Amino acid sequence: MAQRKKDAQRQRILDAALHCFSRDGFHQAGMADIVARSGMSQGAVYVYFKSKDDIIEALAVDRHRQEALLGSLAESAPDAISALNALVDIYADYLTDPKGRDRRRVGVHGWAEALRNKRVRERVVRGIDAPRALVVSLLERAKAEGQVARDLDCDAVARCLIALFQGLILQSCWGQALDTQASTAAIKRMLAGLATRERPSRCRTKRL
Amino acid sequence: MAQRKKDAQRQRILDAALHCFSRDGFHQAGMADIVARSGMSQGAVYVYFKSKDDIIEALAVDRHRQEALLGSLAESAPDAISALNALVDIYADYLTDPKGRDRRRVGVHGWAEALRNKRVRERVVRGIDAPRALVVSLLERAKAEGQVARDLDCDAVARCLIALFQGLILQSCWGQALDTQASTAAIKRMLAGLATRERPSRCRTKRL
Amino acid sequence: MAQRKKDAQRQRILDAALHCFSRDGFHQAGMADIVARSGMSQGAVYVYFKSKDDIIEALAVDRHRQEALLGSLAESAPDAISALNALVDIYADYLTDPKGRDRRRVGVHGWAEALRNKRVRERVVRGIDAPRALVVSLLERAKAEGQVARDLDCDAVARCLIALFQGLILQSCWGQALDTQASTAAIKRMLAGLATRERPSRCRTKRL
Amino acid sequence: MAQRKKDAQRQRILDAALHCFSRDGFHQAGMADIVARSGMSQGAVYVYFKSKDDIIEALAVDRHRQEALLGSLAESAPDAISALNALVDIYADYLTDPKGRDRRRVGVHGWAEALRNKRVRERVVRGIDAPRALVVSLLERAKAEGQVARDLDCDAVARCLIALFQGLILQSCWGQALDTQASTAAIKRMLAGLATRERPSRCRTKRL
DNA sequence: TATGAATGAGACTTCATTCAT
DNA sequence: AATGAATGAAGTCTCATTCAT
Repeated sequence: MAQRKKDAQRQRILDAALHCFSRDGFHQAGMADIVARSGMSQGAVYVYFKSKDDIIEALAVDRHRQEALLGSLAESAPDAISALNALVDIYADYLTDPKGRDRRRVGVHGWAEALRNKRVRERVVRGIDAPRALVVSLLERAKAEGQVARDLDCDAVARCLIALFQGLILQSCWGQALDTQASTAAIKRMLAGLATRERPSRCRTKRL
Repeated sequence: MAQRKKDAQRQRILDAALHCFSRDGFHQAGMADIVARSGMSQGAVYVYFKSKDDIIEALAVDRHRQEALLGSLAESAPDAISALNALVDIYADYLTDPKGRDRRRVGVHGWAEALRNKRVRERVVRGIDAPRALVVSLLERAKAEGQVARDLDCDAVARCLIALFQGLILQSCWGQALDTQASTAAIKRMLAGLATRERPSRCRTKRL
Repeated sequence: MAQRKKDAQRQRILDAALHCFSRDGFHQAGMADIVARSGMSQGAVYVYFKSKDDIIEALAVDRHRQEALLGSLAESAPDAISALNALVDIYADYLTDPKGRDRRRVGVHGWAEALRNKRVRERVVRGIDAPRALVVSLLERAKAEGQVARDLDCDAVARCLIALFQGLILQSCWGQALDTQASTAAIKRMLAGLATRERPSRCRTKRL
Repeated sequence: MAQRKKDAQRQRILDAALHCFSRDGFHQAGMADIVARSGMSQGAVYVYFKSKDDIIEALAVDRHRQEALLGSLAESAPDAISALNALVDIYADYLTDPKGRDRRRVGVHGWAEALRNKRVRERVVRGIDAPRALVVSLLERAKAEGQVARDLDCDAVARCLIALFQGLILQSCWGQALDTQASTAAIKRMLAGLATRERPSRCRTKRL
């Protein structure tokens, strides 16, 4: 069979599974649901995936997002601090994009699944490596340029920033009204707090 | 039967369930596992809980934590900003306390469960009301005292702070080495960023 | 304990069971339901009855009815044929008495239970002995007096008469509107058909 | 899979269930019994029936019987009264046919089940509509032809006739020796009682 | 006698996966 | 490659009965 068709079939299954997992969670969604939604037969699924866990692994982390998010950062980087602020905006957009709702929800299910499924955990943990590395490199550059305190632990800050966004994803998935504007502003303000105070004029410009 | 004994039996079940849920998740852990670990009989569990979901609800949110954490804050509050910093320390302790490992893990499972179980969601969402309200009140006080910018959106900051800790719980549950010292410092630094800049000397004192 | 009190306790259980069995059937009604309705404790029931089957046996046949029905016939018997007609009236009353609803329904459950429970079957089968014997004796008397055909199989007619009433109980328990007047008239007419035709004038008088 | 085979599988389950229900009743027979007797696996049953109640519903009323019985009447109808007598014979045959034993027993269980299961009740009540309508139409015809009294309540008689057979089914299921000959004769005699007396000679011919 | 918590076998049903077609 | 009937272990929960108090 043409590889193209095979990929299409695989994708049909993944699309169906994304919907079902988003609604019911990995273990409450049944293969029957996924099969019904994909329009395929019970047996056919096992041609494209070895098992349900295989599908879970394939969906537990959203590779697309990582690449898209980080890729879109390339263009907007006059200096490190504004790149960081741009990153905040990008994540904030991701947070509220209606099209990504199922992916975010499945992502949350994946966080829980990562606790008991080693392979999922590895993927999830690795999934935050790229954005963390990016933030770290931005902060290091800012440090080199004297924009942030010399004793700042860049890695810790990066982890915190990612943690913050994970928590915001949670809250938005629970349906809590999230004021993106206000949140973004608050985050940028906190980031600004990392800036050196020697040149307050510059600091203020950066803030917000 | 003495109420005392009944409470103890209930607790035995909850303890067993906490362990099993922490290890396998709500839906992968079986009643048989819980029963075996509690040392009771299949039927006995249903004397104390109407169903497995009942146990899940009882464990999805850790009420103890909320009360303990917030209660312990009463003593340490010379001013609002230092109270906030103290809160960070308290949460950081919670984050790494080995005794709370299972509770944290079950909490994460609860976050995912909250996506599909209305009652769990209500509990989870309620669960962050108290800490958020506390942070908001501290920030408002700080604002009144001129310690933070007048235009700060206290609610947004509170939500972000909570989100940040939720993310850190996630990461620590995944087994990622969390440098508490560094994280705490980074968070405090970011909080310091919210402070007014009119009196830089004061700002610096607060930082860290 | 005074025998009087013991009997009262037993009766409380039987009353509760009659209600529950009538509503849910012997095997769908739980001891818990009966216990709750009787106002006693789980354990107490087993002081008065050895098992659930014991209660079922005690209720599967309504001894009261048999005695009451047949006893009330003693007074109204100028001749055999009118006694038979009176019997029809008595049974028709029983059929529609609202107070006997639960007993009739439990009786129907007992008919099914008799298929698989030997002791219940023995009771049920024996329960129709008395009325059958009565009908047979009335018919024999009528035969001796020349009121019915000499070649009539009295036992077969008696069985049929009882069968007829069993079926009417079924239908009334299913909630089918039963026109007692019309049914009674029809039955009496059919009974009249057994009468000898030699004295048509007499026959007509008996009819209806 | 061929529809033919699917039907066969369904029937295998129904056959097994009929046996088990006949022996133990609906609620005392276990799915395991049915499964074992059908030679299928636990899961297979649920491919063909949604639940145990589904099987009960499918068996609570014996559609085959209704059709077969009434259908076989078409041939034997020179006049209404002899058609009625023929009907009695047909039912009497049904009553004693060894092949129908399980169906009759399950039917009795269905009568009890009808008390608490609305859907079963509807089926059971419906099930007697056809024979009743047939008897009514025969009686109406006989009335029109002057063979039975003009003031006869045909519906009441029909209900009584059906009730009578229900009762006979009960008694035969309980293992009471049923003298079919005698019963049939008695019933026909009673039916003859409905005939008009104006032409006694005719009456006598009809009788028996 | 009375209580009601405890028992544990067994009930019905689900479901990821397999396999003959 | 595709189908969908079949599998059977495992799931949650019920319930008549017992027994320590």
